[in-house]
Amino acid sequence: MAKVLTSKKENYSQWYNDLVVKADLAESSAVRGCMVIKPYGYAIWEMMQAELDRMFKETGHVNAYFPLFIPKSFFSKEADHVDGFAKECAVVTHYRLKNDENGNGVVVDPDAKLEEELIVRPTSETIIWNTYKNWIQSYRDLPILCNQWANVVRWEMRTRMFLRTAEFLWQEGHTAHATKAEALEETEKMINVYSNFAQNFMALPVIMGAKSDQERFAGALETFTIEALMQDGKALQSGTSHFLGQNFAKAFDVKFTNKEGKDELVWASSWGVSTRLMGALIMAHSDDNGLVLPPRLAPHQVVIVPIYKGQEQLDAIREKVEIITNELRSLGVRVKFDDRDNQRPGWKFAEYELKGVPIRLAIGARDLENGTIEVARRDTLSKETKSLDGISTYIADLLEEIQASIFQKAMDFRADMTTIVDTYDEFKDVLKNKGGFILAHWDGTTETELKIKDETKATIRCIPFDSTDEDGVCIYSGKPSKRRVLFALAY
RNA sequence: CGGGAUGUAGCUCAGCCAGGUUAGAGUACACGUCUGGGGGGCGUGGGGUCGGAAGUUCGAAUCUUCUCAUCCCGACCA
Repeated sequence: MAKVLTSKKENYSQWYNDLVVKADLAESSAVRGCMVIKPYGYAIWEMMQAELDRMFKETGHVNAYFPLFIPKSFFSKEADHVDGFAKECAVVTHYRLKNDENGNGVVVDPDAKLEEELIVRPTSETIIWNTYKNWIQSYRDLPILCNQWANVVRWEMRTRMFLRTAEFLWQEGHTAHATKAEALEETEKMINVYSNFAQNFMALPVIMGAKSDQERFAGALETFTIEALMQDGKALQSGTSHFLGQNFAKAFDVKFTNKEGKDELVWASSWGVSTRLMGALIMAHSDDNGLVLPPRLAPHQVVIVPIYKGQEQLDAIREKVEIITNELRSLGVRVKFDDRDNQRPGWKFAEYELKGVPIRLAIGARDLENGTIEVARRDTLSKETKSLDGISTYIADLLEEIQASIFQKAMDFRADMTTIVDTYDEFKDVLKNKGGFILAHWDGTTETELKIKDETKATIRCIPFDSTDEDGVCIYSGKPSKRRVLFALAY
């Protein structure tokens, strides 16, 4: 087969870019740092959205929508928050264009300057908490459990499709609670929702944990994260859930009257995942032939390609295929019959491989005679000829098996690529020669963390929830440490 | 914001150094035909303000200057 992708081995990021374009997921646009998400890529995102939305609603959340623009003054109300985002904000300064007097097309009308500039939201905490102020008076108004599906803009210096674009799609949950315990519980609940989603639907193993002071969200008291490992040995932060304490309540003066009639500040959480998950999906599972999709997220789980000469054969095949597709659909399988006559079978095989369709069925005259069908798995690239008897349940079961197998493969890879080290030399050696996750002792100071980052570019991805207490010494400072933390080079 | 590079057909690029017929190739596209179990063969055809502006010259894709844009490496990236 002709190679259309740069191989992973040759150049990992070129492979990634090639794959995004050739699998028809997205393409770069005329706007700096912004991509066009193409129908196939968007269909996968919609699968993610649908499942996440279901999970959010199941845990008691509702959707709402807040403005794209945020008055500039809102940002200065929370000091850490503005520090975190100031350098990457797009700002609206005018509201009108006019024709240039010198005939140079359209120019900004200088008379149409806004009195207060508007920020294109990089995240919505400020506008939402300004709104919540009006929604909350009494403990009876709490909790508020809102989510919004939206686009946000962060003016990044360097962008990569899906992983870091200037504009991206995401959901952001913003909740308000009467007590600290409740807000913390919510923060934990949502990182668990993300973890379940990543592992069960994306077949993406993730490590849940807390961010260090250094890596925490701007304005949060605690940030929980799910960290995934990509095939090049780098970590990808795939979702975060923040405990915001009373910071935004203070900044926007959001108080409620408790049962005792006393005013209290409201407690908050916020949490989000973005189209970056598409990048995670691609980099976790795919190979040199293209995308590998876990069946639960595949827009088409099964594609059927007819192989025929002439209309008569196609009609005969179509008759048989109709029975199979009806059976599959009744089993809840998303199946596509590609009977286009303007592409040849070999072309279609390569195309669906690039697009990561989990199972391909090919049926031709030969099969009609023998009562068989060819079943090809995308994840293993294996092919077998099966009898048509009971084919539908076989396929439905196989989809489950593929889902599990993709996850297991990623788990095995992560296990191989997770190293426990006890010295700084070992740490540097693993970073340089192997990559992946590194579990090491750390003295808990930002100073040490920054020095390690400075010297090696590795960062603390998280302090894992499931790590057990263990006495040791910090690999850098030699000071005592109670537990290992997760280091890696990161996207 | 520093360092480097590149803008020629929808896409990937050659041609530029040493200026000179009608600016090429692959791929994609359209039509015809033989085909059809892994991106098919053959034939025909359409498609270009050579990023933009100014200059040098009898003559500029090619040389000069300016300008715009993009990419890569850094810095930056809760």
